Amino acid sequence: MRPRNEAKENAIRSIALEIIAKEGLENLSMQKLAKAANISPRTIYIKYESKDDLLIKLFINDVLGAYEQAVLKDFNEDIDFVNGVQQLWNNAFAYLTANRHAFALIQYGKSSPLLNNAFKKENIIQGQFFAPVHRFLEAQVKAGTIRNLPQDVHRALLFSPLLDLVNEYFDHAERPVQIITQAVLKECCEAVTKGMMKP
Amino acid sequence: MRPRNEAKENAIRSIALEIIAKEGLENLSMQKLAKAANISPRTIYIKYESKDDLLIKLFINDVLGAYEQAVLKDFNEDIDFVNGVQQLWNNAFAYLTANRHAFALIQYGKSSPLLNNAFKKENIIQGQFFAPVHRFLEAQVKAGTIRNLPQDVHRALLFSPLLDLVNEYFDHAERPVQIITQAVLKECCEAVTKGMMKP
DNA sequence: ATAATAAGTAAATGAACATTTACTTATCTT
DNA sequence: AAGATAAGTAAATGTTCATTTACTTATTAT
Repeated sequence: MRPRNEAKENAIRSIALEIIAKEGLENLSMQKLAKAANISPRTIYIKYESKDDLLIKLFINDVLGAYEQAVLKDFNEDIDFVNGVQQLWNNAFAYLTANRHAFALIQYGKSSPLLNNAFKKENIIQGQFFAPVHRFLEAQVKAGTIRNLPQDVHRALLFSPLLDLVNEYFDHAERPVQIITQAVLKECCEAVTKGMMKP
Repeated sequence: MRPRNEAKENAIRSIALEIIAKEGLENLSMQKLAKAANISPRTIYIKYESKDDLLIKLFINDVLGAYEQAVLKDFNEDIDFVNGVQQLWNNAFAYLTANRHAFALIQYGKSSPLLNNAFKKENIIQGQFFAPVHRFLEAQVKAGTIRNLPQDVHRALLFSPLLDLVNEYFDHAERPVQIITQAVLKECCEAVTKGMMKP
């Protein structure tokens, strides 16, 4: 039996992300992808059932999976609130700015019904993404450190300003992210943290 | 001369938004739109130069324009920070939940290069969207009420949690937004406000 | 060495795409 | 009432789409 060429599989994924980031999800086609990856369209179908299957696996396994891992790196749920949030922010910022093509697909996950529904399904079946973060926040609520609000609200307060900032400076034309200084990032994180804490 | 049928123009716009919200931007086609609006594809081209032209005008003029107007309704720049933010939040929340199809396109404005670039161009040429909000924030910085951070950072801190919350409960399957209670919304707004204020 | 077999290719399939052509219709001006 | 004309339609254009068919190739187990 002829073995799989893993390099080709990786090329499919990374080039798909690149096309999505540069031209948009609406301009990704199987033939364009195959041509850019220097393979036959049929090869993609050996590895993925359909275009939707490719997009969903790319989103859930490659992008969200890697993002989650990066965010949770060295994160200890038992740390205090302020330092815990700071670590999560630093981890997320480092990953997102170093993986801008992946970030583009994360953004599409909020707009595209296909990806959004896939995420919700995965979140229910496989257990929540970012479970340690949710446990961390729950413990902070119990300890009376932060406001008593639903999980989703905490998640929105905690991460959405960071994603929005990164998006602001990611202009689809591949300009480098350089405008967010460490000082600004830190103060921004401080603002988010302070707001979430009990008055 | 035969006059324009404005009802048809409105149908094009509202049905385009509906398709984008329900099936995604990547699944909107001119033929599908024409069929759903009960018109000939050619009619769309009387009113819009191309598909891109339609999408950009829909995004900039219809959706963002109306959103801006709604957010700024009865907003007085000279109000105090806490009450000003609360009014902006209430206005934005009311508009977004009442216009979910428009909201879907707003979300795509953060992912799609076509829309994102159109927004940036418009922001430069026509003057900033939400200028009164920017002046309001600038005045608050000068008065020492809030932290001294770049405009974009303020904007991210102020609005992105709200958009994220609305998105969370807008599931592309047309379920009603009912989980965000007024109490939660108010406390969330309070958190955002408090975080932005000078320590 | 060679048979077995999955990985891979080139080219084709029919459907759907954005846009246009050739024509008809409704309304305004006269 | 009739002519001018832009709005509108039905059907076609050539292109690109997702996916498949028919075939070739590289590798492993024998």
